[in-house]
Amino acid sequence: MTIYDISEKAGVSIATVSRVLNGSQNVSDKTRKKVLDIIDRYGYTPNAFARGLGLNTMRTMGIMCADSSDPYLAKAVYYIEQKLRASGYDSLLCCTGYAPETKAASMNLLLTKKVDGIILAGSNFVHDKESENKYIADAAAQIPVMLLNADLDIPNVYSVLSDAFSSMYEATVSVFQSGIKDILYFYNSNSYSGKHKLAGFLAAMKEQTASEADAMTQFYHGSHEDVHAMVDCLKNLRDKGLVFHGVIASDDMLALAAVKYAREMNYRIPEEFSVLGYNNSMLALCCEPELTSIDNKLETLCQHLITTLLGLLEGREMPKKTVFSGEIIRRGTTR
Amino acid sequence: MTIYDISEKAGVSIATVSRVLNGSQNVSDKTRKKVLDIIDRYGYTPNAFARGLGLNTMRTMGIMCADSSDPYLAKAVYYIEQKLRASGYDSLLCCTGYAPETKAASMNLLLTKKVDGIILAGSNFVHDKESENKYIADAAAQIPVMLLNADLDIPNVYSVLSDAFSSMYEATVSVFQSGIKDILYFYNSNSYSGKHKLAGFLAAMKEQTASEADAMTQFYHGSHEDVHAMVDCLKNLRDKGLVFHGVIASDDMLALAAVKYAREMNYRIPEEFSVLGYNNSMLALCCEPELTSIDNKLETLCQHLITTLLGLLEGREMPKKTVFSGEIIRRGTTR
DNA sequence: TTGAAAGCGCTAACAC
DNA sequence: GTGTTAGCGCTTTCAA
Repeated sequence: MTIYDISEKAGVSIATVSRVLNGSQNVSDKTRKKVLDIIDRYGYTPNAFARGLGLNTMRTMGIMCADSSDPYLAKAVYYIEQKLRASGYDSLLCCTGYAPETKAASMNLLLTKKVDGIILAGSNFVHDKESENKYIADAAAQIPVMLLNADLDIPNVYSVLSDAFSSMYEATVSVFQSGIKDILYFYNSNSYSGKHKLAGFLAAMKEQTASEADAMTQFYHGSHEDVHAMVDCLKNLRDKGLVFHGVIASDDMLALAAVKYAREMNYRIPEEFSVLGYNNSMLALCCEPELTSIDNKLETLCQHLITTLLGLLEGREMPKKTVFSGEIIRRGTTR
Repeated sequence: MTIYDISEKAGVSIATVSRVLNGSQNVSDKTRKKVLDIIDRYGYTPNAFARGLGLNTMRTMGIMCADSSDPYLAKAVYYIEQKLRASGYDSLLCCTGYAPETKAASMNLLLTKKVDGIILAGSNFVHDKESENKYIADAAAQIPVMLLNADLDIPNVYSVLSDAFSSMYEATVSVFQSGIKDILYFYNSNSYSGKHKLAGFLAAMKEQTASEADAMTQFYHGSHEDVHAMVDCLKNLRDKGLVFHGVIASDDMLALAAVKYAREMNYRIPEEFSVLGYNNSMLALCCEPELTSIDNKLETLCQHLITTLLGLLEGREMPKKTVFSGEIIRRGTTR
């Protein structure tokens, strides 16, 4: 069933059918009704490929993320997909993994499919060296690129993010002033937002301790799903003689591991040992006691990201960078 | 830049360029090299829409799931996307929510986009009434439909699932024989696999107690993310006088809530109170103590699902239904 | 308000 | 081994 079949059965030209299909005003009510009846009767659906060829779009957006099974990214993908669909766009999902090499290839794949825009969910897509971000610039030369939780000064690249530095700064001050001074920063990512979180922690510690001595930090190299390995990582530190009674983590999973560690060490939480996580994910409530965590307003971020992207496609002027504040959600692991 | 531009610059016809593009053998090495050089030099990429129009495929698969932020479904989507991409297919993601009305509409959207196949991830897409499954039959009339963790006897619909009945049966027997006899079955879904799990539990209880009396079951109506509400649900039962020292849950999150409940009631786990979950998700390790849970071999299921789907598209005969056994992963919440 | 016809960029059958 | 050409099914001028 093609537009020709419909035009024939309705006794009009294909141009008229096309007009009806696209809601043009230049069709008499009578003709429109006649055509719609036929379309309905035969259950005709326009061929999306042909339409794409003519319009040069299939109303599809590309979503890239390292790993859509990571709870945080999964939520992001979910929100983004929902909001895109509500605006009549489909989502082409592309999980790239964390290896840098595959990113450019994945991006090219999306470009090949002629998506209308690309959303990079998660800050792991932005690197330090400008050369490593070239793949983003190349894509942005063709279509708008949106960054969630990252920031990059390249034409046609737009950012929506939460202020990780300030959130971490405030959280650190809060824990410190609650009386826990030997705080370990436990993290597993050097991504854009990862760096900002760390910087927020360090700035706060420097100020609070009024010392130039380095604050305690520990990078975790293992899998982001392996709680045991995270706990072991902390135990290792302890075995090496490092004493800490507070952990601020870049991620709820790491924070949960810290709670497990504290339990194994027989610290009372939060009196003797405090833990603070990031993302305010489902894990925060699953933890025992429940995790104090920084909420970075993911849904709001996603909403603005989509609004910006759609505005861009309509040719409107849109903010190059949108920043929201995070919020500390206080629960049982801090005083 | 189109195929015409390339053909002109290379001094050959568009047919030859097309042959080179599609790896045809009927091109001399010399010509091939010449064309490839030009393509490379100008960075030409074929227009996917035009190609789709000609080939009637854009090598895209539709993935439907209720909620891609649910940990289990998120994993499923991740595996499926990875395996599809490895075979050169892209994934159009469509989160439908749990409301039945939207499913048919979402499916039509995917059909409209002319995907090559549709994957229904999660058993919530299959209903009891045949009429409610009509949307699946309609889709299957056009393209193959794959069911993950569900089963439906409709032409061109293929199922890959784990044997939830047997897994639950064995798990229940195991808990019962460990000495915990007053077991509550705690669940939140009446989907295809939900029913089978429940049936497995009931069958085992009937056999073990050698009684016709109904075993204890409780359906949870709230959000699948709200641990508090789940705990409250259990407390309510307790307040009504229902005593249970074991919980078998249809889902790790519900199981985790049961652990929280037991802790609040000051039961020692697993000596006085046992809990068993389902899915062996990340939550199982996050729990304290770690959750005994049924692993339903999700990655294997997804692998076979994709293999079957791709085989189907190649016109090969493929198994209508593929069933795998689950496995009980024993951890700290059972004896 | 409607229709005829020229693309859109590719694939593939057919001819040489 | 290569070129010619007729589609694929739609959108969109341009005329009427």
